[in-house]
Amino acid sequence: MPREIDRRAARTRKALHEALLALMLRKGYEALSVQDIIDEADVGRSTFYAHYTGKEDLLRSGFQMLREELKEAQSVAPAGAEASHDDPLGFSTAMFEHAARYTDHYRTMIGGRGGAVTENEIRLALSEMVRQELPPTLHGDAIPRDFVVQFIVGAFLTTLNWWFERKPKLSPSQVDAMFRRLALEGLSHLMGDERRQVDLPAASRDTD
Amino acid sequence: MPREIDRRAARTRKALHEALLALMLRKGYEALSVQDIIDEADVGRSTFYAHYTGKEDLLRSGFQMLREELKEAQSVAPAGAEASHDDPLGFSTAMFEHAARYTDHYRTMIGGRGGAVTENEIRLALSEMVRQELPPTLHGDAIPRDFVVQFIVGAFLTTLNWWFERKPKLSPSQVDAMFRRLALEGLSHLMGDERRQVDLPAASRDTD
DNA sequence: TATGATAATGGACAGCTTGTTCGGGACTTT
DNA sequence: AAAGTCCCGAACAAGCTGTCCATTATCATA
Repeated sequence: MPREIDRRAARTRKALHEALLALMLRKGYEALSVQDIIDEADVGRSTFYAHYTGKEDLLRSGFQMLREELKEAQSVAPAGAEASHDDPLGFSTAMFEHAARYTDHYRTMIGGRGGAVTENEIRLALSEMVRQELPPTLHGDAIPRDFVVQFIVGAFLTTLNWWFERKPKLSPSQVDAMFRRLALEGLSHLMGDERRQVDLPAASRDTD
Repeated sequence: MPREIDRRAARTRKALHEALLALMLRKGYEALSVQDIIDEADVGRSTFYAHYTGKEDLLRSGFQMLREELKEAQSVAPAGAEASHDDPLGFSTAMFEHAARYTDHYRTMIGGRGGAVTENEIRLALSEMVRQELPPTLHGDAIPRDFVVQFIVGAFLTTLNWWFERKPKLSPSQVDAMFRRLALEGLSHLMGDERRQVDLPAASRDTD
């Protein structure tokens, strides 16, 4: 009886995952057929179904792997003062860095390319993380905790997408700083109650 | 030559749109086949393709109609102090009210049910609205305007989804207030620098 | 290295969806 | 009532899906 996983099976699975990743970057998840995937992976039709029940199964499997990778990265590198309840956005730094390391994977998940499945899955995972870091007592009861969680998750995912699509050159910590600033302090802190700079020269130093 | 649109054609189109709406609420856009739609609408196969090139075309057409409806509602009801540059979230109130009036339509678009097409479309439309209302000069140049826009759009869409899925009983103005509070003032305003309420009784008045 | 166990392959299968093409029939406009 | 539109039903090739099978290639281990 086999005590180790057969190398053939491992190779096949890896090929399928890589094919899925490549194709999702190119065409997006929903547009893919199983046919496309096995062609790209150069794997027989029946072989595919021997390992996964369909393309969604393959997708979930990949997501799962990435998720465990993240969990590991989080537990290994608390990076200074970990956990704690006084940083309601504790997850963000680690996440941005993880996203930077696995850009391709994250690109496939964010911004519509990943389909509804991934979208739900990632929202769920993120919500869980945020919920744990958010202090149990909010100021007054005017705003439900759950709403705050969803708000943050939505803003975060959008930020991730903006990063990838518009300013991929920025470092994780730069994006992290912007996100935290906006999420913590809010919009009003960016607006001039000070109108002094009205007629400053049009020297926008940003290329975009 | 016909100067008015044939009533039959109008009926067909309406039937198709209603069928699409109903099916999207039930199964989500991506899971639908043209077959499902024409069955639900009780319309011949060839008839469908006489009007639309495919299900995406039908979808876009519906989105377009709703969009025009919104534009009209906005121009008709400025509701107090309209336009202006000192309210960076001017769109939100009108949008929440529009969403309340067309709940079913919005439900199909938000939260994955609408597929990638709708998601992109609605993000684009919203981005445009936000961009116009955001003052051209932000405090310093540390945070790109474009990022702020995306941040708001993402947070807004998430808010919409949360409203529908979790607290559909709330009035538009209530949700609007929460959204504005969080977007404008940020998270930190919700956190206790005041720890006085630590041991308050566990009488959570909210059912959720 | 021999051998039994396991995985991969190619092919074939019915069932479904897609987009297109007809002619006959039903409805609307004028 | 006549002419102009629209709808229907049926049929079509093409593609994808999941599932079988017998055959061949690869593996783990004694």
